[in-house]
Amino acid sequence: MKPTTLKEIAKKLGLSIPTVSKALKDYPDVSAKTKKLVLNAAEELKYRPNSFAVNLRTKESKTIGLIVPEIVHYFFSNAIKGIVNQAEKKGYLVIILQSNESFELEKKQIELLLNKNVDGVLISLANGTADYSHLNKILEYDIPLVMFDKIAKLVNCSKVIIDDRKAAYKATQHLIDIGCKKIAHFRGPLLPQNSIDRFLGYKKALEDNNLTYDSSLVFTCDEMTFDQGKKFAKKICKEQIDIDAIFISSDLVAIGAVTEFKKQGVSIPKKISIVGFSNWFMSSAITPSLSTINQPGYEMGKAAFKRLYKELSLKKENKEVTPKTIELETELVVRDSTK
Amino acid sequence: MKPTTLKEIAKKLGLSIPTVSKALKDYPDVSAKTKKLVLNAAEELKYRPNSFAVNLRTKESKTIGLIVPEIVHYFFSNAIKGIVNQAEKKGYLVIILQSNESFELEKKQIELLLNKNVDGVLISLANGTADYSHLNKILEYDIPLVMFDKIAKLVNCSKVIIDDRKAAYKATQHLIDIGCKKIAHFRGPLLPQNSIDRFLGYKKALEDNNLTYDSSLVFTCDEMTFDQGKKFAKKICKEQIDIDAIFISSDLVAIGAVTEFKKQGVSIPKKISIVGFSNWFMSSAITPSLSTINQPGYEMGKAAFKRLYKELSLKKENKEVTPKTIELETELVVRDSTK
DNA sequence: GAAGTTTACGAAAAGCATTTCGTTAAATTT
DNA sequence: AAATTTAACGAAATGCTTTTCGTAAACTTC
Repeated sequence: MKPTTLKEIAKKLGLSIPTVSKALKDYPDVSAKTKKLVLNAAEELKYRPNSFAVNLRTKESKTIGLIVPEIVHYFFSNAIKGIVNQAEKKGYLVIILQSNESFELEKKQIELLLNKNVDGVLISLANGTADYSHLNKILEYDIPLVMFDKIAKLVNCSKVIIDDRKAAYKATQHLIDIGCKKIAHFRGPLLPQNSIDRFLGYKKALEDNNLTYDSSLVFTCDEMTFDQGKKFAKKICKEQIDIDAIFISSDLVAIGAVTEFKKQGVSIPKKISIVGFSNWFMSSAITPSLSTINQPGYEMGKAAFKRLYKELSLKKENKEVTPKTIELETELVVRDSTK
Repeated sequence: MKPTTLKEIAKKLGLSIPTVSKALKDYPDVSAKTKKLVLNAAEELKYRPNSFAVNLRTKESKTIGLIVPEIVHYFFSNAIKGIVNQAEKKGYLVIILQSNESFELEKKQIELLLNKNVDGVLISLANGTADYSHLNKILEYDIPLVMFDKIAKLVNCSKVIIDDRKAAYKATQHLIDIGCKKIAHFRGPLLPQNSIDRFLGYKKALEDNNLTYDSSLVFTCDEMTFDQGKKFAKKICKEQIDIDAIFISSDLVAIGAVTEFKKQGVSIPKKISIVGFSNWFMSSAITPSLSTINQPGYEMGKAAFKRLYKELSLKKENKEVTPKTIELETELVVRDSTK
């Protein structure tokens, strides 16, 4: 069962290889009669162009690389889905890699993708990534690069983001609007820009509403897990920390907190109102359902690929590419945890 | 910034292309002196072998295709992670595609992968897949194929599975062991073998324990969602269906049911004991925590790739490949929903 | 010093599709 | 009927690496 080549079709029909090739690609300088013959023979012999040879000639693989920090994650798996679906529509395949939040692995994987000659790269950075030379390397090779969600502002490429600061501000403002005065914050790790921005949005909202910012009400999760939410909720109960609301940077952490508060008999939202972040599908399922910020993972993936595709197209036409930052809207989803 | 080729290194050093190639690959018939020269020049010019040319020569792309019904899914994203991690260790990259539970899409995507000349294929079937000619086509092209979790017994390829029947039997037996007599079952859709097997395991356990099987206690979810769990739980409450336990084919559905029962004031496990399936991370988080069957997604992905790798290696050595079915163990995880 | 061996390199083919350009035969024009 | 155009095809080069095989020079051996 060896794959058929142009050579074999040519031999069978007594034609030359170029003629067969041109017939299959509907070139005008092949007669209708010959085209029909070739098409039939190709069908019969189950001809399939050898993609390696095509890649070599055309210098493109119709394949892009995708690096995410973690595959098993609601936001990222949605983003992956958006990317894969959109790519398929445009005739591109997606090679997926996971950096596992490790800078070293991220570097290595970019190396793998460069070696593979992917046409473009999509990446959401690992938390630990502070040096950007591996990213600039991609650009030096003139390979289109689009970063999404977890980006590096200093890298001169297109980006797809949400305004984390604005979203966090919105969430906090909502808590203030419903009458909360002592608002705590469960933030993410110190490094990634997202956690920083969400924290800053929270702080700004307090200040704009003349509420004093109290750093002792900011709890830093080193991981965004259910247990971290429980942990800090327990701490709040135990130490009887006086608050009436929390803005939590992740739905999963928020649901952990809600679970613990319920266990401790702290009524939500009566005693404490909570807003999460990301609109994980479970946030509408739990009781009380969780108010949150909708972070459109699927749409971000889709937009990231679309932008990459645009840049791939521009490159093919030898046109200049100007990096563009695309900001997707987030919205506040009000549910029972803030009513 | 055009990529360096062997030709350029050869020209720079006044050597021939083959010598440069052999020097880089540490062939014995190149002098140590020349090797050093070549290595330095390659470093300096940032030489990177053109993978398209390498693929063409070696007839392999070091890339495999992966098709899953749905990316945004706890079990599958874990399987994907296992596959991607393991593949990376062995120098393979993974192209991911999603069939979206559609037979037509699955067919099309296999076509895409064949056109891409992937070295091997991993697949978990869509629910609707009943015709297997597209899968046999892969085998006809002599491309190693490994199916995992949602498999077709009739296709003559290696498989990585769990014993759904046995696992379901175990879950049901556990309910019987703790004294339940009237055990309902929330099953998955009618088609995929998994739901059938889980149902059969449930039924067999009842029969082996002299409990009468009552088809009116079997509820068929057309989708495995949180809301389906709520729906049937509500139905049970409303119609006051007399049961003391449920074996539910999915943790997500089970958690939906638990949520609804709690809302309706049905005490779990006092009034109704529940066992789920898959050991989704949320099943240990909710209250009461959910007893379940651990379905090792990551390990299944890992095993599936390992088997594929084995077959790829055998093929390279022109050795015969005998399809093998690998069965991974599941275990019952007892938590508060059955105490 | 002649015969045989080792060392170190290069020519050329192979892998397959694509594209440019040239050529021949047929068709059209004047 | 001669000149020009059009139609239909093929030769050859291109893309880059890998591998086989051949060859020249240097070296060893008796």
